[in-house]
Amino acid sequence: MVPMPSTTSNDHEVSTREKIMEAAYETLKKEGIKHTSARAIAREGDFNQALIFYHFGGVNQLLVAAAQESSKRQVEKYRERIEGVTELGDLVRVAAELHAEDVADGSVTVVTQLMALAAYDEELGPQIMESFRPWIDLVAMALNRAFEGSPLRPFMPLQDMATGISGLFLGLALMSRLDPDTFDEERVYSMMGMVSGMLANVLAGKPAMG
Amino acid sequence: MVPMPSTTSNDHEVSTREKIMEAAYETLKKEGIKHTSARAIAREGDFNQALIFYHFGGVNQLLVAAAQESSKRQVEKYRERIEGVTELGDLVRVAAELHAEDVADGSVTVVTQLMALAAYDEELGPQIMESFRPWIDLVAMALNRAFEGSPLRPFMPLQDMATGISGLFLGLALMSRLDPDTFDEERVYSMMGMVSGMLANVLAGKPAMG
DNA sequence: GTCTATACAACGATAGAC
DNA sequence: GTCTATCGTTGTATAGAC
Repeated sequence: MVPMPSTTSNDHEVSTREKIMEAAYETLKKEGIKHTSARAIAREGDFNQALIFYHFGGVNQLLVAAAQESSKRQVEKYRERIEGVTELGDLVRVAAELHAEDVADGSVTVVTQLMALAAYDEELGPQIMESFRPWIDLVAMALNRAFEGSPLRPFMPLQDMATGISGLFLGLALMSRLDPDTFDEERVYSMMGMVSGMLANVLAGKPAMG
Repeated sequence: MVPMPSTTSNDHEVSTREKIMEAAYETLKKEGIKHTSARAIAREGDFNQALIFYHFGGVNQLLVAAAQESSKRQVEKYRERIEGVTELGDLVRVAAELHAEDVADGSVTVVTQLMALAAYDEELGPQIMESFRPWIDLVAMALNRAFEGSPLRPFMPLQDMATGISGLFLGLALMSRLDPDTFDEERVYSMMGMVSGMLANVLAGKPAMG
C-alpha cells in the first residue's frame, strides 16, 4: 500500500517520507493536535499537501508513523543516559532531569496530544499505545536494575509500577502546560523526589502492595 | 458581555445556558475534543448552533463554563463519598473505586481532552487548570486527614503529593482509553494499591522526600 | 514522485427576520 | 431569545498534468 521511495538507498538525502514525518512532529509540538492538519503540516515542512496522502494515506496514519519514529529516537536517548546508573537515588535523579528536559522542549506534550486524539479512534488507540510501550519497558528495566539486590524483587509488580510511573509523568506533563506560573520546574522536581523516596522505602523492605 | 436569561428565576425550567453546557459536556465525552464543534454540540442538544455564540461568545468559552460546572458537581460527589473515611487504607480504597467509576463512565477523559486543548491556548490554560484545582484540593484535604495522627504531617508537602496523585490519575485515564485489552480495571486497581502501600510506608515514619 | 487544481464537507461566526 | 440564511475559512481527499 505504501510506496517505497527510490531515494531510500541514499544515506545523505533525507527521503520525502522522513521530511513529512519530521514536519508532522514539529507541527504537533508547536500547534497541538487541534491545529495539526494536512495543510498545517505541509506549511511547516514546505511541501505539497497532497504528498501526505500519497505517502501515508491520511493524516492519522502519518501521525502514527511519526509517533513510532520519534519514540524510537527518544527511548534510545534515555537508554544511553541511564545506562551506567544502578543506584536508585541516581536513577531517579537522572529520570527527573530527563523528564524536565522533555517537558520543557515539548516532546512529552506531543505524546499527550497524540493520546488525546487516539482515545477516540479505535484504529489509532492501540497503535499509539504500542509506540509508547518501549518507554514503559525502559522504566521497568531501570526499576529491575535498581531492585537488583533486593530479595523482594521477584514479588514486585515491576510492570505495573513502571506503568504507574509513566502515567505520572504523562499526567504531570499534561497539567504543567496549562499554567506555567503555578507549575514551575521546581515543583515537578519535588514530586519526582517524592516518588524517589517512596521507592526507596519499598527497597528498604516495605512492600508496595496495599 | 454574557446576557442573563429571563428564565433564571424559574427553578423547574432548565435554562438554555444549562442545556447548552450539558450538551457540550456530553459531546466532549462521546466524541472527544477533535469532533467537538459548535455544530456537533447543537446536534447533541437539539438546539440551534447560533445560540452558542449568543450565550457564550464562542465554543472555547462554552467549554470552560461546562468544565467549571461539571467540576463542581464532580467534586461534590467525591466529597460526599469520602466524608466519613479517615483511615488511610479505606481512603485509598474509596478513591480507587471512585476513580474506576469515573474512568469507566468517561468523566475523567473529559478532563484530559480539555487539558489537551487548553495546553495550546493561553486563554484556556489557566481557566481549565482553575476548574481542576478543587479536585487537587480535595485530595490534599483527604491526605491531611489521613496523616492526622502522624507527627510528620507539618513537614509533608501535602499540596505536591496531592498534585502528583491527581497527575497519576489523569495519566492513567489518558492511557487506559487507548487499549482496553491491555488496560483492564484490575491493573489500574493494582496501581492504586501501590500508591496506597507507599503512602502507608510514609505514614509509618519514612519521609517522602528524596 | 511531485505539483496544480479542484471538489466537497464541516467549521466558526454574523446579520437580520421573527 | 431564537431561528434562518449565509459568508469566508479550513479541512480531507482525489484527478490529472508534469
